[in-house]
Amino acid sequence: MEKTYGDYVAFMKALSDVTRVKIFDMLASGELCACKILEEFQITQPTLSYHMKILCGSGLVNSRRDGVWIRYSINRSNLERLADMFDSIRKNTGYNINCTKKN
Amino acid sequence: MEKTYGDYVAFMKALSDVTRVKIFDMLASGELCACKILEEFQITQPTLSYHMKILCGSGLVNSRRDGVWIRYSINRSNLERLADMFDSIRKNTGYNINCTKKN
DNA sequence: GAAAGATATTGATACTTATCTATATATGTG
DNA sequence: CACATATATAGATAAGTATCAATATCTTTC
Repeated sequence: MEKTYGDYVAFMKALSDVTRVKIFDMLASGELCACKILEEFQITQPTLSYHMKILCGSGLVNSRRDGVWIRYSINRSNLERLADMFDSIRKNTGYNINCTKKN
Repeated sequence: MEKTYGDYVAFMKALSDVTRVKIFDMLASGELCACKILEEFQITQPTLSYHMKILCGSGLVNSRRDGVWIRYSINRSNLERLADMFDSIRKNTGYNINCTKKN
């Protein structure tokens, strides 16, 4: 049975851009609306909208409409999955399968 | 003082590709030479070389020459940094700074 | 030092991404 | 319902990425 990496790649892709990592880090402090996030960057509103779509599409960020505003927050369960993945790699002892001269 | 996200973005970028995530996961089990890694993929040798360069360049993977072979392994300290970052976000309680009708 | 094997580099190319301007859609208020 | 504000979508574009074939470099062995 082949491992599935798709979700993790989506998580990483979502965070493989400075703007999006910063947004994710901002959301770590709690829910924020798009307008508040936009204030912190030198990008246009459509560009922010594009980034938020990628963050939400990855599953790492949630969004909900609240009147005129869209409020974004971190998706805790997917953050857990991602953090757990790194923790499990971190905990691996590591044995070696290397080439030998007989290869 | 502005936070620096550069390293984290490099880590994420390195892992934002299925091939590279798989390689990273393989390395979690221990050091491997390029030829062993190549066996697991349907890509050419130059393409693997390209991916290894990105993984090493990010700081997540180490390489050392051993005779004819290059042996790759996970850079534990940078993995720690990455894992710690997610753990600290995970541990954040999260308070909200949102738009109000007065905005 | 020539041959063989492992890995890296180069150059080309199709695909993807981040960004913008312009415009559309959605929501609340008078 | 018209207007103002918040967010999204469309279309264009410049820059970046993954891949390959061909070739170069490095290391060991004979």
